[in-house]
Amino acid sequence: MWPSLRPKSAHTICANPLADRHFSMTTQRYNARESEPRWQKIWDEREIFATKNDDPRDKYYVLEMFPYPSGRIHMGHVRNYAMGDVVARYKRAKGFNVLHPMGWDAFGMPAENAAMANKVHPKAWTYENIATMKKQLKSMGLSLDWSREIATCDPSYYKHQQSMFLDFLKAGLAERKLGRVNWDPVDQTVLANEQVIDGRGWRSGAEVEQREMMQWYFAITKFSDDLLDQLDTLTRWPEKVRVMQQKWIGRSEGLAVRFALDADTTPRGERELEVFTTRPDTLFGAKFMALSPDHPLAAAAAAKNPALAEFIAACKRSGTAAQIIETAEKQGFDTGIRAIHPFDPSWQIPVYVANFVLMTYGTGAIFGCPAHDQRDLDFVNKYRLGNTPVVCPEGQDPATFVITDTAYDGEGKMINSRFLDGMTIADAKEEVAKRLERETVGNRPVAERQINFRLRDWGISRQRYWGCPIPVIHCEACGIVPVPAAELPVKLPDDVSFDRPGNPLLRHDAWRNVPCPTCGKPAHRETDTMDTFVDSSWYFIRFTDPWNADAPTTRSVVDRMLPVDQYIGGVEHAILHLLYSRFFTRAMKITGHVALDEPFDGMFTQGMVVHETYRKPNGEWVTPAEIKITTTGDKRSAALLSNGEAIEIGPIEKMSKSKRNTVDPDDIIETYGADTARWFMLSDSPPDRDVIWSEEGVQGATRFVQRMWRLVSTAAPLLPAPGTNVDPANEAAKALRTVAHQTLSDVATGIERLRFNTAIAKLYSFVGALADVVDDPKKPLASDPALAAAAREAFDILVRLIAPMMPHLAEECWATLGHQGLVSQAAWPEVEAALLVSDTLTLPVQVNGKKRGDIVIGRNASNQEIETAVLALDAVKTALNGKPVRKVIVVPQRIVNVVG
RNA sequence: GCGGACGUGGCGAAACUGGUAGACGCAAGGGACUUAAAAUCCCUCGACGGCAACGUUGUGCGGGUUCGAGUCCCGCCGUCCGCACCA
Repeated sequence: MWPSLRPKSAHTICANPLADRHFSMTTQRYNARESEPRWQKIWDEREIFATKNDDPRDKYYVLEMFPYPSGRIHMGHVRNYAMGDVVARYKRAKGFNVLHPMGWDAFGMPAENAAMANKVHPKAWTYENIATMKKQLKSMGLSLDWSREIATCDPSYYKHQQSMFLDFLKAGLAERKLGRVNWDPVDQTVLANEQVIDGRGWRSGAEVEQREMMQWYFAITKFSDDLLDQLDTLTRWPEKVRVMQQKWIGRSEGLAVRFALDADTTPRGERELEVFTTRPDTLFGAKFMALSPDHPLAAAAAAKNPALAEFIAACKRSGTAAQIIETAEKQGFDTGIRAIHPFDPSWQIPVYVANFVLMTYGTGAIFGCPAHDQRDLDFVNKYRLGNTPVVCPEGQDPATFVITDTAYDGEGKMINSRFLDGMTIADAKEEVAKRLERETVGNRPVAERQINFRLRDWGISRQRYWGCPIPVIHCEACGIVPVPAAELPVKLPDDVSFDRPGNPLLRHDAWRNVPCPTCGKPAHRETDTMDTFVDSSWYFIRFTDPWNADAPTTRSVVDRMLPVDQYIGGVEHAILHLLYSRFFTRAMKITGHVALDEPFDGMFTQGMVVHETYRKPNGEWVTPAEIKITTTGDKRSAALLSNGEAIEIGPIEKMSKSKRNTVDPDDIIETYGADTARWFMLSDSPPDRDVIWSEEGVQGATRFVQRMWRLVSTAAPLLPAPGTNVDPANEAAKALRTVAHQTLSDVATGIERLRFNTAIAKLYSFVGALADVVDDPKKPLASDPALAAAAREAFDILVRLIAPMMPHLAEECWATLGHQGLVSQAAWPEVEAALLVSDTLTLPVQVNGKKRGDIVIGRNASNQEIETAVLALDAVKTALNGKPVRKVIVVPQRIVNVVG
């Protein structure tokens, strides 16, 4: 596929020595396929990436999201892990005790799906995939501490997860309760709200049904406030992720108000209806009340009203299915029930059932003030209930202010609201709250200030086999009994079958039937397993001491190694995984396993890898490997390799199996080497944006690999020993040193800020500059010892700068340059700051904001000197065209602007 | 609908807290070398004008602030992402 990878014959190389000034008899093309495994073996044998927990140096914990062992790694992994590895290698060179572990998010449904489809056991399937993917990851040359490898499906891992579940249970952080759950009829399991997307299961895509079931929950809502408040402290997280979490938690302050009901109108003599509102100030604008179709009062009313029952049934039908309907029309049904205004016993308000009121939020009932809420306005306009504005914006005449189609939700003064008139919204809210709090009905105040959250408790029950068993036993006499600590882990039985849908654990009597640990009577195990998000909520904590067989953590270690200093992963986990991990860390703190609340100090979400799509005229997708691209002028066309059939080049999209626009990391590493793949993934696009994988781009990267190798192997014999002093009087040498140290400074900044693309740009320039020095026929290196010494320093810097990105090539170069140790263990070079400030500056000169020339002037020149020099420029005189100079602005070290 | 991010050459993109717009890479064009190709090296490459040094113009559109705006402010247009009746 890429024949030039083969080393060229000496004959070819020597045929034209002038054409390639870098080549010599001994210089061959860099052979990644030979070199990379060789260095990997050396790193492995010397265990240089194993992290010692008792290392006294400052720690740095860099982590990429661990993969699901789906079978093979993909380019997204390559990008993710390449980024993390740059940080790990860089921090290691900077002298930190770097923790950079890897593991497997190994439980989950694909393993069971494979079991059903291919009659292979989930365990066997999973471990085979792990073996394959581990080999692939190793071929990338990542500086991982494999001795800490974790698979979440391993009993040595989930044992501790089970013990923590019991800790949580004791601490009231885990509980079993009846819940309305999302039931996935295809996967036959319960899904968390977060796993339901547009009314469909996130994996199966099946339409989700609502069911009432006993479920295990983690009490994440106990931390709602804290999870929200602490977001502000996460300054090294993307703003976007923090906003998403904030929205997800969804805190809102308001008032719970009990409306009296006219008992003559209620189905069973009900006397009140409680609603939650954030706008108690608009109480005098109320036109209707509305109940969720799931509200008990609605059900009661429907029992006596078939038309209402039919309406409610219709709402429920469309409820799940029709979230697709964009702006589902507001619909309501008058129950005939009448509520009484809390401030006016004679004021009756109709109570509707409305399709847009959610049972899961607040009390499942609202009062509607149409003038100041768009949803309510849409509703009354449909049912002709009218509206009364009660907030008048500044500058509007209250007498003529009317609302028609657009609700007003801005600031203003209260109107039409009796004792509230003239108040601000905030004052009116306060006044209403005060008055209603004082009033009591049946020993309870009519209203209470309340804070509501959108966040729900985390339902973790899954009716699946391939997950962490929930370690409790159900006993008819004793109820729910925790499995005794000494009996953990509750291991999954191996002898299960997948020939029927549903949970194999449920029908595995030998496993399921056990005596009660308390009373000894026949009892049975819990057959639900945990959501796999539980597994991934603490793996990064376990990495700190995965060898501890007795406890989830070792406090002396975990307290020192956490938090994760830099976490890197896809934005698709911005809410679920990160929020659950934040919860889990808090729960582990309460149960004594860690000391901190926030597990991830720095978070970075990397972009996707995207690729062109190709398809045949009949619409069939074709993989990049099956086609050939030809370029004529700036027109590109594609044809099938096998028979030359024309192929349409489609839009660039996320790599996916369905569109077949994937490239296989194995193929890329086999053809170009891991360094080329890593380099390309890091160059071009900023890491948080999508990167386009293209054949041309990879070839650009591989060209650089060869260029770098050629340059180093040509120069190496010409360089003095490392550490040779440079004659400070030699200008050319000094110029080269300046470039080297400037690059050093820039690359470090780029890596620290995770701006790998800019770091790489500087490295391209640096190599260009070095090549100019090495190649300059007018000034051979051999004739200038000072320059040769500067070049030696520059090369030693260069190789250490590329080492985090292209570690194998760097090792090869490092050895070629005569160093004994490994560059992977070499210290990061020190910047010589004095080189970065020059004696003279080139200042651009503007006239009226337009650039007209430059002056070169001493760095400490006074403004007066600069002004004189600037005004003497011909270009300035011409541009001024005889006009007098009004002002000269000198921005120190930057620019000069003459105002004419 | 709400919230957020973004909009710079043919393309991916640089540009520190307002200070030389387009670094670096890709693609393209021209040249050197070669029997030829590959590889490599050199040159050109925002637009318009000019043989040329150079000039004019140019960071989605329209205004504004400033000696100076890709960057700040106001108003539009467009793209992408997230949330979608949360009372």
